[in-house]
This record gives sequence, C-alpha cells and structure tokens, in this order.
Amino acid sequence: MAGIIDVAREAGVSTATVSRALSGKDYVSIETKERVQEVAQRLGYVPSASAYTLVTGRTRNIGVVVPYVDRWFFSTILEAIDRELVKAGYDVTLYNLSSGGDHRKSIFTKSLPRKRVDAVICVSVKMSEEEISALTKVNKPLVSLGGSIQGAKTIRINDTAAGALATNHLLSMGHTRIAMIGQSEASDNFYGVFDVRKVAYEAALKEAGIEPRPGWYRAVPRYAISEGYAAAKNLLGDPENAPTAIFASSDELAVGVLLAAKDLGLNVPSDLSIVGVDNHELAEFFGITTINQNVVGQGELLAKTMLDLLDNPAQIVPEITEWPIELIVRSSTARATS
Amino acid sequence: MAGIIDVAREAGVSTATVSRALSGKDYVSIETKERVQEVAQRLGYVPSASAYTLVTGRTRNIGVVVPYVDRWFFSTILEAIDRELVKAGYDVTLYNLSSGGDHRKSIFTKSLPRKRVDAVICVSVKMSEEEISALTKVNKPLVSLGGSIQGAKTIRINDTAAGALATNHLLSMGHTRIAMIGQSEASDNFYGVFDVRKVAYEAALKEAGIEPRPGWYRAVPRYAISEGYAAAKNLLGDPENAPTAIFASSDELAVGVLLAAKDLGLNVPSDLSIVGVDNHELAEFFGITTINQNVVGQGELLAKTMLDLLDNPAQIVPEITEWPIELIVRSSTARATS
DNA sequence: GAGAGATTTGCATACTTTTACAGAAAATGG
DNA sequence: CCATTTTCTGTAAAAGTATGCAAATCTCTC
Repeated sequence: MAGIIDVAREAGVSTATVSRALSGKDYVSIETKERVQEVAQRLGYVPSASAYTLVTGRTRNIGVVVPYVDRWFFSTILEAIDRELVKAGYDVTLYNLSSGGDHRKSIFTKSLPRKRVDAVICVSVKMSEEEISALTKVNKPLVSLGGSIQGAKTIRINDTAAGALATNHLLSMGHTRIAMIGQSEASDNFYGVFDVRKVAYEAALKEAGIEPRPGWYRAVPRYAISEGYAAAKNLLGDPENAPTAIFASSDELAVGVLLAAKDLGLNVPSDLSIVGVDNHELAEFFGITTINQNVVGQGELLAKTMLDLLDNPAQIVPEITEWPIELIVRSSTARATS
Repeated sequence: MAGIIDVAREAGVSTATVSRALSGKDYVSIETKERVQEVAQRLGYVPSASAYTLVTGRTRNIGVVVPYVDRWFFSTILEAIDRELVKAGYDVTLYNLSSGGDHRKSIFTKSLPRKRVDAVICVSVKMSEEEISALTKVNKPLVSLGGSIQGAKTIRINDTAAGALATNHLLSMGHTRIAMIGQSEASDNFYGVFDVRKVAYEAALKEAGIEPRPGWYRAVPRYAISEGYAAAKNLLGDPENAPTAIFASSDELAVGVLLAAKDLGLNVPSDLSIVGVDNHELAEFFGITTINQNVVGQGELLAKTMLDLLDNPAQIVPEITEWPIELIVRSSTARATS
C-alpha cells in the first residue's frame, strides 16, 4: 500500500511536490507533474481520505438523513440527490432513521457534528431545535426538505395549496360529496404534511359552502395501494351514503381507490372521481389526475442548493424556497352526474 | 469546538487518559473515568473520526454498492442492510452506480480502496476481476449478492431452481401453453439473473416434452407494472394463439399481466394463470402466486456475514451461500381448462 | 546586467487521536 | 515487610497528508 512518501522517493521529489502535483492547485512544472502522476498511477497510490480530512477539515462527504429508504418518495429523491452530489465529487453517507432505536440520537450528537460529513441534507425529518443547533454550532451547512424550523434552509411545496388545488378541482367539476384519504402520523422521525392538506381540504369545502363530514376523512398508516383500497371499500361500501369523489394524499392510495371502485362495479370517472398527489409513475399508467410535485426536481434542487452553500458559505439565501406544484388532469376525474 | 486537549486540561488529566476513559477499553480508575465523561459531555466533545481512522486504520463505515436505489428490490434490501450495520455501530456510505458516468471507476479505484470504508457490500453488481482484486489487495472484505466471481464471498438464490419451480408449478397444473416475461439486460452495472431464469424455463418445458415458442418469451427493459401490462396485452391479444399461463420474472410484472388480463375480459385464474417472483407486497394484495425470495432476509444475511468477517477476518467461509426460495400458491394459478 | 517579478521546489509544522512503553501507586501473597 | 503482581497515569511517537514560508531558479524589462 503505497503512501505519498513512496511516490515522492520514486519520483525524486519531496512529498510537498507530490501533493501539489496531484491536487493540481499550485505551481508545479509540467514535467514534474507528469512524472509524479505517472509514478502515482504505477504504484496505485490513492491519498488517504482521513489524512486529507484531518489536515483540511473537509471530508468530501455529505450526510443525507431520511426517515425511510424503502418507500417510493424517499428512494426516488435519494437517487436524485445522490446523482447531483456525486457529479460534484462528493460521497453520500446515508442516515436512515427507521434503522432504529437510539440511532437517531447518535446521528445528531456524534456522526453528523464531527468530521464525518461536510454538510447535511435532511429529507422530511422532524428536527428539534437542539438537533439543528448541534449542526450549526459546528458550522455544518444544513438544507432541509419540508418542515419549517428556524435556522434550517428549507425547500418545500405548499401543502395548503396542494390540498386546495385538489379539492377545488373536484368542486369545480360540480362535486359536493368529496372524501379524503390522508396519512396518519405514526413516526417521530417523519415530518408529515398531511394535517396541512386535510385542513386545506376542509377549508376549501367550507369556502364552497359545504360542511365537511368527519366520516369522510380517512387516515391510513402508510402510503400503499392496499391501504387506499381498504379505505375506499369502506367509504364506498354504502351506496346511499357514498362520496362521488375522493382526494387521496398520494398516488399509491389513489390507485388503491381506483381498484376498489372497479371491484365494486363503479365506473371511474363517471361514478367516482379520484385525485392523487405526486405524479407517481403509476398515476400515468392508471390515468389518475394528480398534483405533480416532481420529486426528482426537488431532490436536484436540494443537492444544488447544498453545493452552492458549500462553495459560498457566506451567501445570503432565502430561508424557505417554495417548490411549484401543478394539477395534471387525466381520466380519473369528470363532472359530477347528479 | 472542543478537542481532546481541552477535555484533558479541564479534567486535569492527560489526553491519553481521556482517550482511555472514553473508549473504556483500558485501565482507568472509576473516579477519573466519570469525571472525564462528565467534562466531555459538558464540553460537547466528540472524537474526530478522521483522526481516529488515521491512527487505527478503521473507519466504522461500510460501503454499499448498488446499481439503483429507486427500485423496489434495491431500496428494500438497502433498508435491511442498513438496519443491521447501524445496529453494529457502522455508518453506511452509499455508492449508486446509476448516478453515472465515470463515477463507477472512481468508486473502485479511489473511494473504496483507500481508508473511506472498512468493507464493501455489493448488491447485484457486475464486477470485473480487477475491481475485486483492487479491494482484496488492500485487504477490504467484500461480500456480494448475486454474481459468482472468484474471490468474492457471494450470497444468492438459485435462479435456475426459481425458473424451474415456477414453470413446473404451471406444468403440474396441466398448462402446456406457457409464456414468460423476463428482463432484458440493459446495464453494465447490473448483474442480471434473467437469462438464467429463461434457460430454466425453456429447459423445464423441454423436459415436459414441450418445445418453447420463441414468441412466448418477452424481454422488458424494466420491472414495472406498465411493462408487464404491455407485454401481456401483446401476448394475449390474439385469443387463437394465446398462452394459458404466464411466468413473470417479478411480481410487478405479474401485476401488470393481471391487470391486462382483466382489461381483456379474461378471468384469472380460470382463463389465465400467473406466477411471479419476489413475494412483493403487491403480490399478496393481488393474490398472485409467487416465488418468495425474502429480500429483507437476504439483506440481513449480507450484513451479518460482513460483520462476522470483520470480527474474525481469518475465518474460513464458504464462497457461495445459497439463499432458499419457496413457492407461495395464491389465487392467480389454477388447473388448465383444456 | 541588475533588479523585479514569476515560477518551482523543499523544509517543517499542523491536524487529532490512539497506544506502546515506562513509571508510579496500589493491591496481593508469603 | 518485601517481592510480586495488578492497576492507574503520563510521555511521546506515530498515522498520512496539505500548506505557509523561505529559498532557489527562471524570465523579463529597462
């Protein structure tokens, strides 16, 4: 295992020159540079990351904190974040909060603050003030998706607008019997946006002069087709008392709703209109009207914002950046037939 | 940002004693230990990971290499691997090959060999001899899922058996017109097992005295419901010339097949039998007969094997461990109605 | 040809921790 | 009470790299 000293000896120069020749950021004559590079190549020399970090303080490594990795939203955004960071020469260390136990505490008190990462990206993670200050105190840049805590630069969609957009779309098509399926908050790790959407849904109904029925809001523990299916079966079970439209807080839920409707012999959209959120691949396949939030785009922006911040730590950046959403109308919604 | 010297001064001891008190692995009197711990706590001292690595050679960090992260198989197994490694006190650095370009080369020549990770877990990654030897040369333990390359400890399912199991199940129910949907190999990064399954499928047919029809094997680029749907629509389009059973190489494809059959007015299983692979969450929801390969279990075994190897590098381990599979019969398969 | 500036190299130090070694203090045994 | 062992602590030497500083060489310009 060759070190910088071996390269220096073999090339007949000092270690300082080797360092400069390989990093390429200082005066080195072209001949020496090439000779050193050739020797380094031949000896299979790779600079030690830990020594580099020790002396420069930089790790070229960014920590990404997520509540889960095996769910669509998170694996999708993780892929996008990783792609951008890798492009800029960073490695990504993954901190998955669902991996459990006291892990979370050790992440924020040990792994992140001290020399393991240059910066931290948090995706939909509920953070306490102490956790944030633990990072800012040691000068680690922090960019967060979702949430709205002082000191953390945040990117998010406007969930109030999302809830309103979906509900108003259904209202505008003449629906008055509108149900909603959202996510019940189960985890301390996860910054849920579902209450916000529920409030917006109810507000939009009231705005239209419709009193929301409590029984028409269903909370499910997970974004899964099976959950949407079960909730919809339940909502639509009694034809006398069934909604004519359902706003599902994710496309996976919406697909479940669609399948439940089919199984009940209902036609979508003539008997039931459905709106989802995400613009998941499945939404296109099933023709589901949805609120596009371009998850990949959010991940890229998160990463790019972080890279900007690392290049220019002193810059003035807005605390909160709002990521645009849009309604994509497909074949799962139609005018109410009353 | 307090260092070990600050703690030592504050506690009135030497840095050596601080180190011993905090690591807890050497003689320190109980009073000094408690005093040092209290001071460290108060000063918010966290040992520098890079200095630790520089002197010990250990990083407490394991590299996990995957071809993708935003696909079900990989995000699921990543979650399982991460959980086990975190439990043992390791961090996980993610190397996602689909993040592109010359990234792959730099992973194997730079990031992995030199002091960034203690060990490497590769998931379904096609590796060259050089890449493997680059790791073993610097003494990095390597455990791999799938593939079968000299020098890499490997865990895998028997894909020949999987293909045979699925096909024979259909044959045993009297089917003779059996099609298959597999994955076409598109990426250099991905160690595909699909050719193997195709060969096993054709062998099983021949064994039963049935000549495989070339047109009844369909290769799709991705494991996605939409791909299975399109392939099945195509296979089933001409009723005169349609199979009565389809073996899909993943459950996502199988779901697509099921939906296509429904849309064509076919009843599953009486008109069409379907077998998938994975035991994906969706397979249970849709009642699809499948080959269970317990992805979470595979991830846990990968991680545990790695941890064993790190604890006891000299141990003799089998080169290849075969992970068991089993047929789970659900409602998507029935006897052929000839 | 001399001085100024630009380019090229080496020396030596710093980064932060762990640990071998040695020495001191305490405990144990006879 | 001395010898031996065990427990406790400090000193100092690594680990591998980047970089400030100074010195040396080279290139211009007048």
